[in-house]
Amino acid sequence: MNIGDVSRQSGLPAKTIRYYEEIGLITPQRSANGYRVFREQDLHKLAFIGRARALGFGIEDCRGLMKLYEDTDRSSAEVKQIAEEHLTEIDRKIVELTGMRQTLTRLVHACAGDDRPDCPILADLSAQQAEG
Amino acid sequence: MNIGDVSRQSGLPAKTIRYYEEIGLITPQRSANGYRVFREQDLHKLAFIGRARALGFGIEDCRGLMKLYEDTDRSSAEVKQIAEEHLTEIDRKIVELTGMRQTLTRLVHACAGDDRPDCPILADLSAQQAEG
DNA sequence: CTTGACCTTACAGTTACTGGAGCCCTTATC
DNA sequence: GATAAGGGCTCCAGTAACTGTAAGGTCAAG
Repeated sequence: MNIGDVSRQSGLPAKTIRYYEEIGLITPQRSANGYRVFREQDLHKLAFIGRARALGFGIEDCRGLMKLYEDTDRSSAEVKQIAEEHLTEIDRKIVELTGMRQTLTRLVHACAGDDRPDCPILADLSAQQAEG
Repeated sequence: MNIGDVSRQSGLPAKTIRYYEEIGLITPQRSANGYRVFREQDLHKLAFIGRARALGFGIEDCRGLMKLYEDTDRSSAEVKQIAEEHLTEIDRKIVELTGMRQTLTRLVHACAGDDRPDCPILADLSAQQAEG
């Protein structure tokens, strides 16, 4: 199977698949003409990585999770720890973004959005006025 | 005022302030010994940028917002548009992260986290089983 | 005169790709 | 045999917004 087919089947861009090989996440074989040849295990790994990435895991987490997946002597505690740390990070980001959204929403609603220069958004950013 | 004082006063790392100069957001003067000399307007700009960044605006948005702030002929509509687009992006990210959190939370709860290898998290990532 | 805190520049590294240039392989068509 | 289309290949540069590090200049105190 060539990289184009794998790309269509996995939904990952060919460039990304080459990148994953470069950083050692997969090691497809090569045919005589130098083309990458992907086997079932490569497809499976790519699907695994794709799903982990979709859950927001970083590349190094993906590497760790794959290693654990392949290690039948693993403890589920190791896996859970990676997931919990990631979950904590996600929660942190949600809190951060929610705070931004709250302030921004208030400012956007306060702004007339017309052709006059008066703007509560700029006023807030320049913070010339007292706290509200 | 030297960069160290500005850093303490603005809460921005000195490195970041130098970076902001490099990309043209601020243009502090220089004293004879080559040190950067910051004036009131520089401090004000840095505070503006700091608050915009805290709301998640990208650097180019900050540049645009500062330009509008300094342009007394601006329309508030221009400012509002930048803010609304950013707000949309924030909402998109929150939705994405919330989806991740939901799935991850379910998986983490399903995982025993003990010394046995059985792990619903890995099972889900490898997707050998049917959808649940 | 040295120590320590401060400042300077320049360069590399971070994350996870993405884009582009320049070139090779294969197959079909003229 | 030439050529064009549609793959594939490598290598290099760029993205966002800094951050780290090295090597060195400046300044006040003791």
